[in-house]
Amino acid sequence: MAKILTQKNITKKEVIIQKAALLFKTKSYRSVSMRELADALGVEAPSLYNHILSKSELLQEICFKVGNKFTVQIEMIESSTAPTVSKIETIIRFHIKTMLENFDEVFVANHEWKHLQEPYLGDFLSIRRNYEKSLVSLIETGIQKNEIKKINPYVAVLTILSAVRGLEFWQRNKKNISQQVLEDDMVNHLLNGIVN
Amino acid sequence: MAKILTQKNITKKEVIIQKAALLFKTKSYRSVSMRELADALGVEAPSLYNHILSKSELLQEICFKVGNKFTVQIEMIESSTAPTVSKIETIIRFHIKTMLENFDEVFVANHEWKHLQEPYLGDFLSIRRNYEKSLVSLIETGIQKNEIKKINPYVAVLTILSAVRGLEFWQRNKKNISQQVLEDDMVNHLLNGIVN
DNA sequence: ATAAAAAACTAATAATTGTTAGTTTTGCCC
DNA sequence: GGGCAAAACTAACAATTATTAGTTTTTTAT
Repeated sequence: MAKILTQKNITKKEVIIQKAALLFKTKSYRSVSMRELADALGVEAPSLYNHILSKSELLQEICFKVGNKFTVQIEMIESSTAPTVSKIETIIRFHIKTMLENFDEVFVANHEWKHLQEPYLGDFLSIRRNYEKSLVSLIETGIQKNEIKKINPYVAVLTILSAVRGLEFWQRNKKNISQQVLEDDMVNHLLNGIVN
Repeated sequence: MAKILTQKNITKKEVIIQKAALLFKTKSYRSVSMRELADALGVEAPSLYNHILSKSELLQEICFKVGNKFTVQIEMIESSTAPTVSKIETIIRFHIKTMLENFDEVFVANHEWKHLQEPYLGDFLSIRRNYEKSLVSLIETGIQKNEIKKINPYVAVLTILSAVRGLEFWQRNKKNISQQVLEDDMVNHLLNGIVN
């Protein structure tokens, strides 16, 4: 029927991936059929295959785009000379910003990665493990420098990563609270606690 | 072929639900076929229907069992007279314990609820909303009593709930850290922060 | 305007899905 | 050990799935 609409500098493949991310987020990877995706793009299902190789390629593109984004960021932070606590704060703010700006893709990478096939599944998990290791090292350094309390660094990383990840539930309340308040309060909560 | 094994006081339906929770957790609701579930129970797929009504009933049972568990707990805490900070600590510890003891079902309730059909979907979301409201009220009370810093209570609830939810990533590291350390460190992190 | 390339279409594929109907086997009670 | 209910089985269903082959339309470049 119609044609896939493209804006400047956006390939049709990217348009498909974006729409796929939106649908995978709301309905899950397995629940979205290629017909449904094509429908959302105003096209018949087989037409998609002029631009993509397979359904699973869509998931791969989404997951690794997100994975690379965070990897690049952590490498930048690691090579900086700021105090450890500032580094942690930077990471938390980066997570929050990225989560809110690339909501669909981050959500899908967080939730649907398990449907990746090998070797992509292994690669993705490896990227994630390395990211976590970097964070653990960061916390350990902070403890050594006495910037951070003596706690189990794995638990701290788990707590921080999970908390920022929870922003995926944010949409509902968007109206009430500004992103700035959200960011500041969460950073403060995770760094300084809530008890007076 | 074989028969569904039952222990004392456990109906065959419950055995099916448990196994379903395990499979739904690892492969997602949509990815687990009734044949696969039956296989895992040593039975043919149609035999399941002597005990259950449908695949979706399995998901309903799992989600509402978990939902009710948390609702009962929050109501108990609300009617107690302990200081607000203690109440919050109790809730965090309850989340951690429940997460670790009923891992499969909590995981499925957290991840697969979106595949519930109406009216179950609406009911489940309503239960969850009410739970969150109770927590927000608790934080607000704490702020009024000056037990807790002046922060946005929604952000605090989001941070706490997301952090404990993140325990689903815990399995991997189970070996290294005891549940007690995990619980104490996370409670401490969420209440008092990590910065010296 | 026309030829070539890109991208849409229709039709069809084999596999898998949840579930039903009907039948046979199993386990228990007297 | 005969009868009855519970629960297994086999066979089959209609629907849906991702994907392919082959064809026609649309866009692009000259």
